[in-house]
Amino acid sequence: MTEPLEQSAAVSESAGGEPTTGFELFPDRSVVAMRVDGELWDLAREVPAGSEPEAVLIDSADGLAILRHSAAHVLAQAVQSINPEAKLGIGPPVTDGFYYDFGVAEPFTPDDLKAFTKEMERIQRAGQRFRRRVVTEDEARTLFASEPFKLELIGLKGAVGESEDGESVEVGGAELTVYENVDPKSGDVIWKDLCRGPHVPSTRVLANGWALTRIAAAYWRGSEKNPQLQRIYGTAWPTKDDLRAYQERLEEAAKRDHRRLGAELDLFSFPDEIGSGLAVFHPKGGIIRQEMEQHALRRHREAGYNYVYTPHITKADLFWQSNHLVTYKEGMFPPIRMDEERDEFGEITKLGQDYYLKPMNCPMHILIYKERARSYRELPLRLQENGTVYRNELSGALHGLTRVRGFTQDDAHLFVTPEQLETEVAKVLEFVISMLRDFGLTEFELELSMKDDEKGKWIGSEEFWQSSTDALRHVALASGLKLTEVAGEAAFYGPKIDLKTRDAIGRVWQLSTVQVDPNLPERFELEFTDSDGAKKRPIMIHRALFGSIERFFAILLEHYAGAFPLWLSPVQVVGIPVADEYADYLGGVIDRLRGEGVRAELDASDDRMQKKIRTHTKAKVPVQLIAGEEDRAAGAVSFRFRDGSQRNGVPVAEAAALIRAAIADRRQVLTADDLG
RNA sequence: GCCGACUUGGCGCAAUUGGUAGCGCACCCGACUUGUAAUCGGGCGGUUGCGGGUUCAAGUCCCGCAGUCGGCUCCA
Repeated sequence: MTEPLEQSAAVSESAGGEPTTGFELFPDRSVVAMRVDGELWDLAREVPAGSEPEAVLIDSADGLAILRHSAAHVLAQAVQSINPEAKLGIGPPVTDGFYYDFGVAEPFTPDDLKAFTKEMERIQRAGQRFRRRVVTEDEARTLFASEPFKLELIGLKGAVGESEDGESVEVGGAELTVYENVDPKSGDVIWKDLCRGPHVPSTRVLANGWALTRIAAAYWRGSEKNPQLQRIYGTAWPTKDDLRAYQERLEEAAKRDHRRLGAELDLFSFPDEIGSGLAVFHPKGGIIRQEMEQHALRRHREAGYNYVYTPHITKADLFWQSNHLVTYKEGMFPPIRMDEERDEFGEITKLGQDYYLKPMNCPMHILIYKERARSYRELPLRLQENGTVYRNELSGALHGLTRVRGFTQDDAHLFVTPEQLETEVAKVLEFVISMLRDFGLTEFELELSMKDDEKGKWIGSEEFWQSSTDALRHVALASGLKLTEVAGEAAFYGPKIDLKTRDAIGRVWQLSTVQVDPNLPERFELEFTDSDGAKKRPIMIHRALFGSIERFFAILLEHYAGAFPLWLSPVQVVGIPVADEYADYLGGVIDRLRGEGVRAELDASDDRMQKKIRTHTKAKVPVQLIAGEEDRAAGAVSFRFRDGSQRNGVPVAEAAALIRAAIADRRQVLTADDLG
């Protein structure tokens, strides 16, 4: 993509001049719209005297959105031309593409998709113009009399103002507008849609840079109480080459999908016999996970955290007291009834006791705090646990290791005085980032989730929200990271900061969360004795760095595409003798490395050297040590790295030192130069 | 949970309009082994996710269930 050109044009105020359109101002074909006084306009519109329109290029963010939204219109026209009964939902642009929702009696099939594609190609070739028309609400109701969803949107306009992203595309503007697709030869209106616009000048601008990608169902206006519509997703780009590049990116991403790598590298699986969303880690995955956990544990200890252990199940009482059985019941597994007794007729003779699998660790940590009286001298008290929790996620929501039913939070609960809140949050944030850097992540951004004005959704005093939100914002700003503030996304009891990271191929993942909570201390009546002897209530900070260890494992796996840094690699070094005769010599080197704590193995199988190299390269082993006559004679070994590069004839002692250093430095080793 | 698609030996895939399952890798056995991504030969392995049904005949068609995948909703 090219840098957007700084194109703008001042419209002269010379009296008597012809009205000027965007087409005249911006004859360049790569301009798809213009920005007039901050608003996006169609090029066909007449520019008022005195304004200074700017060009919107097709490969700018706005330009792409316009292109994609226009593609959505072409899709909708194609669908209705083939199936006139299809009712129009909404059709906004999304990341990399667009979708359009339709109300239809029968779900779409892959064959339908092919037919729609052909029809879209025909519409594209026809070079239809998009024509904007301002209408009154009554006119709109008449025009879309047979489109129930559009009528609903017309009714919504003004009633609630700008709401959900998708809907604003239809009726978000100041006035109601309709876009008509006009045949360039006859001038006939072929199709129309309620739409804020703007659009590309002609369907020909689509230039074959699009493709329909999948069919899905989606609830109307995003609520599961509403009927489901059929959604068709597509992708659209300025050129066919851009489209192809995008498709290649998808293939790259698919190759590093953690579910695929997990099976290929023998790291973990989800046996059907155990149940959906419940993972088992295999030996190699176990090593990676253990290294991750051990490193994190060490760092937590250094940072003043106290490790605790708590059970996986508890009597219902605990979650009644925490209120989770009210606020989080649907996320919990059903109870296990204990000690109930019945007579021969099935009548209960002794009441039982319900136990629940824990979906959260906090109440248990709170009980540890509560076990005895606490002094201000103990605060901040940091209780940490890799606590395994169980949540009854909807079956359709499960996804590899990133969305499971049993997972382990690297959880901690920090009990602080109100005065300590800000400093402690600052410490947490610094700690998180430093730790994530240890794992090779480098790009971070923050999101501050705050309350909004919705009534009844939030608890706690206005002062608390004000001061704690300010504290979080202050810390976030001081970090220097990019900060996004989102109103309405806070937990019901307090604000939070979430940390997001960008992986090797640019995808953004939410990892850490830091939440301020005065609610649970209140519910559990937590106290500490302050220096003046008064009993006071601590504030609790919930925080998880990885979020979920399983999920973080998946993120790292995809980030590294399976090629972990040396310290995390299940097998760090594999010895490959050039021929059988050198197996003993190389075995000695491998034994030495093992003695020094390196995960090293000798491949003494009957395979030939070349085959072994292939096998271990595919297994993404970072260091292959090869030895034949030359190496043995010199008391040396030869290195082969993941990218095929070599370093030959390195004396054994030096080789061992290099390997140990790379492990200690947590270095990524892909090529010879990485070894130092 | 909802909508749709998919489900063939450990993995990746084949099986013309329904005519009673093949290949590669992996695995096992034997031989081979001299410098950086596949040595050769032989062998084991599937009542085609599970349960019904239609048919002379079902991996292929129909129904139910489970699981997986793509979305929606939700979310660490």
